[in-house]
Amino acid sequence: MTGAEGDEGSSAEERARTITDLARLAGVSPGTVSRALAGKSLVNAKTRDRIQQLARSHGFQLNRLASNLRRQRTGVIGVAIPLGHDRGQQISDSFFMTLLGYLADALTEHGYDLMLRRVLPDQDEDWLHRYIGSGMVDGLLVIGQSDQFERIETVAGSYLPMVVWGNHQEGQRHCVVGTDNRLGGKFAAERLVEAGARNLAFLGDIEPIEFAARFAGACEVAGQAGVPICVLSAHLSRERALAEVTHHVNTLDPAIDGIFAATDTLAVTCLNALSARRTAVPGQVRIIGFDDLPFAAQTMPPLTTVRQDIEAGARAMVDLLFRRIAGESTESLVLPPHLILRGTA
Amino acid sequence: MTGAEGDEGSSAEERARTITDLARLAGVSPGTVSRALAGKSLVNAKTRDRIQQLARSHGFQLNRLASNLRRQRTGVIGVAIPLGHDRGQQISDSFFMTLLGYLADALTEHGYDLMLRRVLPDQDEDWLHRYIGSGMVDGLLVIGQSDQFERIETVAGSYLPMVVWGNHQEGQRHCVVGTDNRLGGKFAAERLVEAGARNLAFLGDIEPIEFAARFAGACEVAGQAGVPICVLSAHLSRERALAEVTHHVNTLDPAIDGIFAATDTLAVTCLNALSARRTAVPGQVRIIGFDDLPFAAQTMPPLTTVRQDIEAGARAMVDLLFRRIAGESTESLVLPPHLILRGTA
DNA sequence: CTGAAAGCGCTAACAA
DNA sequence: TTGTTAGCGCTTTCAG
Repeated sequence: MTGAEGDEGSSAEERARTITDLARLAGVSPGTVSRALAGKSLVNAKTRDRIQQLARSHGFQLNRLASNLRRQRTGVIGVAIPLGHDRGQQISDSFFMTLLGYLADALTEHGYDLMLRRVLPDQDEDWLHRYIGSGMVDGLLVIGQSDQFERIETVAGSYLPMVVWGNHQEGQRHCVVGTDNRLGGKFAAERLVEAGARNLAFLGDIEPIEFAARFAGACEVAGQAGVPICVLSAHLSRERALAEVTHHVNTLDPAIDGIFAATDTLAVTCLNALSARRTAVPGQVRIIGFDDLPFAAQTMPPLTTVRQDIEAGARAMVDLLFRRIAGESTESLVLPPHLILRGTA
Repeated sequence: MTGAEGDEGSSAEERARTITDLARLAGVSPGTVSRALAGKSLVNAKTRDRIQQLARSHGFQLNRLASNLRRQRTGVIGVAIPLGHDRGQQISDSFFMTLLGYLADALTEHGYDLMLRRVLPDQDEDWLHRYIGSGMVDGLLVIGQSDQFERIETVAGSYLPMVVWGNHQEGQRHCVVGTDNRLGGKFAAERLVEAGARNLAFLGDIEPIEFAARFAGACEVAGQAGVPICVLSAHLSRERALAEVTHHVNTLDPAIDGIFAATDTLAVTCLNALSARRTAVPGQVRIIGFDDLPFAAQTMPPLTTVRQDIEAGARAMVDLLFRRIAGESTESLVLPPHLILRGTA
């Protein structure tokens, strides 16, 4: 009854769920089915085709969990976003999402899936070990060191396939890709001074080492120029940032005439707060951001900022990660920042 | 030699990789270790604590792959982005990323991980089955129906835990969350006409059903008002969009005085192209976008647009998904759009 | 070229 | 309360 034409149009009379079901239907052993589906050469071309045809018509799908467990690889890359300093900061934060988008594109091109996890390090000391030990991912991309530099360093000694986005410290062990934040900070301060500012402020949290480096660069330039610089502390979560920036602007020392914001998001928030008070930008106060996110060119006036090449950074992270998965021990990569002159400074 | 103080300060002399290693160290059976680590009540509190302590000191991490395979659940939600119409469209597209950010936040709050996959339906007919059958995810969120409406409908009959972002069609089977696109299109056209436009254009691809609905709504209003409306076709990928929009603007029928763009991204591209040619907005040409992405308020002039409440939509998708995972068969949700009046129309 | 068998690491009956 | 056992579904030796 299994005529030559019988099985062509017929769809899944009997749904094959496991490779063993399929083996029974094909009259072969599970091992052969496995080999056939993997397209291995050690299987007869005819049986291979027959089995693949059968798999299709019975709607068979390989159970990846089982397959992965057996093969000890998953085709999944973990992306962790540690939120150490700023609990309220959401994944939806612009910089993270922009970077994540490029990472997703690059990983997809390599045929890998991406597993996203937001971690709160102080609620879960063991987040890195847990993620690595879970067996669910073949490698790990960490977006931002947050306050986890030491933990990452420790793990890096015994776990190769990990690449981190963040700041590079002299002599560190873990492979990091990121912008030269200190240099970026210098660019920003230099420009503010050049644009006529005589009293600088850094807007942002100086705890995270990326921001600390930006601030340090700015301080160095300010010191050389004999210009004072103060810190206007602000967090990254939308609500807190809005409240804090508004407060800072409303109580701003009138002497302050140049603001270097830790991120474009903060810069724009600040810009809006200043506009609301009819403070002229860049007339009375100059502003420079950091990142050059897509919206930076669209503000009013358009935002002068220090550009990080996020797309190049993402591609580099993925390339380095795959080399590390292959066993190579790669160097870190520090990308140069670029000052983008627009309308705010 | 296993003195009371012996095992406190000592860290992992012997690294325990499997539950069996741990069982040996603890002098109990693997089953007991499993129960202890799961915090089950059917295990002696003392042995439980002892085993957990041991696990910690030996850096033990449960292998999730094995655990998941056995328990037939994963704690992972798949997020698929089908790119049917627009192959070049990257995941990094603003709307997708904004929605994804909110989804990630919501899923994380439920303790779930998110697995992201970009799919090219015409290169992989079976993407939905494959994803579902993989066993790697407990449920599926699909962002955008693209040209896959029928495939999704088919699958929805036999797979409950799936929620789709997109357009609602009368009588459809799959659970969808999305904005009333037709109504949004009507709002846009109404406003353009009210603002004085007498020759409308729809900027965008009218193939995807979301966009088709927006266009249909605009057509209805235009028809009633006796105002003509044409289509300026444009794709979503950054490069193509830029080229196409620039071309349209450079060869724009001078009669056109009102443009309804399918998305904010296209609207901003158009706005920039018009500015470059010194065309007055909204003086000569009025523009309305769709989405109200974060940057829409920051353009120059600020963009009038039709708002989708992406955050509410994301939360709804996640809520509905978990109810479906629990076995409930939920209704679709159509969110109302809101016209946001700003400076371009 | 194919089948049999072992086992990836874990969990959940079922006994004890 | 704990141990024993039988798999989850797949891949890969090792024989044949």
